[in-house]
Amino acid sequence: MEFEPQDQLVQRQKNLQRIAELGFEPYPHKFDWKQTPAQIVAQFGEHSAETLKQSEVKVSVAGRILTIRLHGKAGFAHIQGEGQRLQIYVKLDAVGPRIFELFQLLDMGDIIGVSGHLFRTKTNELTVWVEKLTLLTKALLPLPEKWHGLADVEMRYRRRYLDLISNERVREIFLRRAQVVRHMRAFFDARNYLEVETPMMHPILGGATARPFVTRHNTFDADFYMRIAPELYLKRLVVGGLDRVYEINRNFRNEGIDAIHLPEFTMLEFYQAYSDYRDVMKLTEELFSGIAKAVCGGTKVKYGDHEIDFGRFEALSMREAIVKYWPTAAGKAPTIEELATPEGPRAVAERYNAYARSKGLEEGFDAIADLNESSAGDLTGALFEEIAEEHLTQPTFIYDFPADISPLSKRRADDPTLAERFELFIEGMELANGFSELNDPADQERRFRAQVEAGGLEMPKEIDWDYIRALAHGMPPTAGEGVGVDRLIMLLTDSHAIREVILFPTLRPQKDSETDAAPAPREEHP
RNA sequence: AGGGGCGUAGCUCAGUGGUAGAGCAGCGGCCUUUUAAGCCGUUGGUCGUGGGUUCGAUCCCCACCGCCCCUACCA
Repeated sequence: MEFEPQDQLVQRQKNLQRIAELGFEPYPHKFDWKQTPAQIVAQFGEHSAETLKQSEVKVSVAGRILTIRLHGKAGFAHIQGEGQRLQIYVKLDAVGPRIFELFQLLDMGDIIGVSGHLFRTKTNELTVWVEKLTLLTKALLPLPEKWHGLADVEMRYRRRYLDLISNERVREIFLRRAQVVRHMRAFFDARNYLEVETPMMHPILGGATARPFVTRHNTFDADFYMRIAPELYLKRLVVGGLDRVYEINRNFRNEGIDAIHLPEFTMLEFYQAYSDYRDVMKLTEELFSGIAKAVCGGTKVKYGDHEIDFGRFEALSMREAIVKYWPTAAGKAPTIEELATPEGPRAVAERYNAYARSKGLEEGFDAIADLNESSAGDLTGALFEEIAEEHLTQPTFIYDFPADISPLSKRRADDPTLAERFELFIEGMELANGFSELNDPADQERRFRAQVEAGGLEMPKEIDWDYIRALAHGMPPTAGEGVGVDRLIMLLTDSHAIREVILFPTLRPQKDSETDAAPAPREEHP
């Protein structure tokens, strides 16, 4: 083994050898624990010194040593288990010379089991009076600095195990993440949705617009795409009579990485027959406010220097949002009527571009590109993103999306240029995207053809005929939604980067020469 | 991809154009109620890599590598 710090590793190996020489099993198989540190603190944390003395509470508890304070013929240590620290007191008189020598050979990071009884020290800290001590696992490498913990951002992600040991907040984020997902499942299960799993490897790209990862299957001698969305498979299930389905799983998109994007991220996606997008919006409010109450104790949640209220959802049409957030300095604000005319979005975009260029890029304004090659719908979407999106801090539904940027959505009956589609924005982030599902196979075929013709790395290269066939068999009026689980968890844990809420976020692979481990002879695994 | 910032001991960080420092961790002592234990002593660094300027570079310049932030891309 060659790891930094090598001198400390060697020293700890010596300690381990000495422990073995004393006749202790270096890596025992089992320790008969009765409580976790967290249980002990929860149960006896309030008991007075007197009460503990009278009741003589016996405990048997295991954990990782985080601190050691030796005092000659006695010593204190803290062990940690289930995220809770518990102090132990080891005294020569109480454990005898052999175990006391073992205790002196322990290092921070070692995993031990102790049994004894509880008492309070002079400073009134709940402490285990150790009668027996067992080494359960030797830690051959030291923990990060005990006061500051692990701060190097890259190493926190690459060695998340150390991050979890030494940064309490990290542990809490992932406990809460599990609560959120558990609550989601309970929410849909209670409403009679069926949880399903659909393929992660797709022969045809579909369900979203994004550049995919491509992988190869040897036996089929064929390429597959890592899925960018489960949508088309979930709707096939609705055709098959599974009227309410949901899936919580990973999507993969081969695109940029920043504070709110990672190549693999978790999506909740659900579909319900005999519903439209209004039903799904309502359900989304229930879901989000319910989760906030369940995991944060209320609908108002602190995020950075302000508060998000999951109990109140605004709703604006996309055109209304553009009008509302039009910069006053940009001159005459567009009207909803103007944006609704066929040439309106182009005229508005030209006006906006003139303003953006006058302000200059250094002030963060950007012009909307490709005015001539874009449809009115493209431009409306671009105007919305440029002007309104960043302002949507509190939960806000944006609805009435242009149909031509919504290839899987049903058109509005009274205006076929608009789709029955919405997105939910919070903190300027897209949290969810839902719509009444397009179930007219002829229209779906036209829209698929348009996508294939448009081309580009993020577009399917061929039409998913089986999906159209499924629609031709008849999909009931259906609505569905995708929810960015990681982003929701960011909001509920006051985290401001998506990597903070993903245990092992995608990082650039390390070359051997950059790690501190000598890659030694590689073992071939059969 | 463009702009900015950072890279110094295992960890957290100072610092200087004259080849480096603290705290923690480690090692050797003392210490039977401490808790960032304390006290005494002590090991450890090609200052990210490679060039250049200079009598001399960790410091200044250039390139490269990595990370972070912003912008762009990305529904």
